Amino acid sequence: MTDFETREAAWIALNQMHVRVHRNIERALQDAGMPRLDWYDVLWALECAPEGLRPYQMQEALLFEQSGFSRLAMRLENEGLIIRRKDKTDGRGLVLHITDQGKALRGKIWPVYRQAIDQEMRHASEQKDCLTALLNHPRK
Amino acid sequence: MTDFETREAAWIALNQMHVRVHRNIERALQDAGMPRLDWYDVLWALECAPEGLRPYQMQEALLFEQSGFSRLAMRLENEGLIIRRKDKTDGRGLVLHITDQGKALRGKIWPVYRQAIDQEMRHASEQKDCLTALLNHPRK
DNA sequence: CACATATAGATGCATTTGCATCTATATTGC
DNA sequence: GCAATATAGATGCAAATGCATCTATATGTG
Repeated sequence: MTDFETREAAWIALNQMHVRVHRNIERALQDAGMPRLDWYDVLWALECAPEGLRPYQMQEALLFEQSGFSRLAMRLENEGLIIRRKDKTDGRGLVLHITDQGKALRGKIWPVYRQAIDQEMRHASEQKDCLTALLNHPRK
Repeated sequence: MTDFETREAAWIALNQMHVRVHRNIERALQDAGMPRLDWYDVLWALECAPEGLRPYQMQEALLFEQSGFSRLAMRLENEGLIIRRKDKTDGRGLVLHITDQGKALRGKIWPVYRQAIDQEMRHASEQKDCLTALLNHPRK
């Protein structure tokens, strides 16, 4: 197997694994009446940062697109889960903070999410062969 | 590290790797004036199946949602890249075939796609630690 | 200070998604 | 053969995405 073939196989495996796991986790959350995964990521990041976070920081950390995140933050604020304050030291920007309601929701999501991760990743690891090949492959 | 923590770390790594690689590959294709990745997958699957394929088969193989694939197939037909024929043995269904134009386009996409896979997966393998942990973890 | 450029975030628009539902044909059990 | 159920695929609708663009503030240079 050439280096390229190894990488290609890993790319295919990466996609399949991701689609399957992601879809199943999203469905588990939804079946439990919970919001989507990206909501969780934002809430958790903010709960870990009591001083708040700037949108552009979260975009980088969580790999969101700028416009997508802008609207996501708006939705979360509309639901009362976060607050967007003007940044005092940078008039262009905002600082996001989680609300008590946001914390409460995150706490409710976690057990469901945790259980789904555990279950789906266990299945996923059963199809690991292609990725293993990549990961064990010596890199030039 | 507990089993769960290992799986959680792998889930996070899986997501990050997937978003980064997927986004970069899509951009490489787009910058080269090529269509989106899902088009390629369909064209390639059909090129490998001269007798054609039923939509429901492709949905399973490529992990598409039913409605999403239905519309994707329509777009591809509108572009002249595939043909949807009625299945003679099953009045409910279709058989999809690739056209010469479809084959030509797939052939044009491949070098760009190949190059992008090679480059992005090489980078990706540099951040493999969390996934490695999962994959090397003995499974109960 | 004034002007050019860079950065943070919002928004309009076209496209795509996901879900639920709909139609048509197949299959199963009586 | 006929009713009940299952399966293939299409479609309406609300929501989400990506892209380009817009506004406002910051920063850097003369």
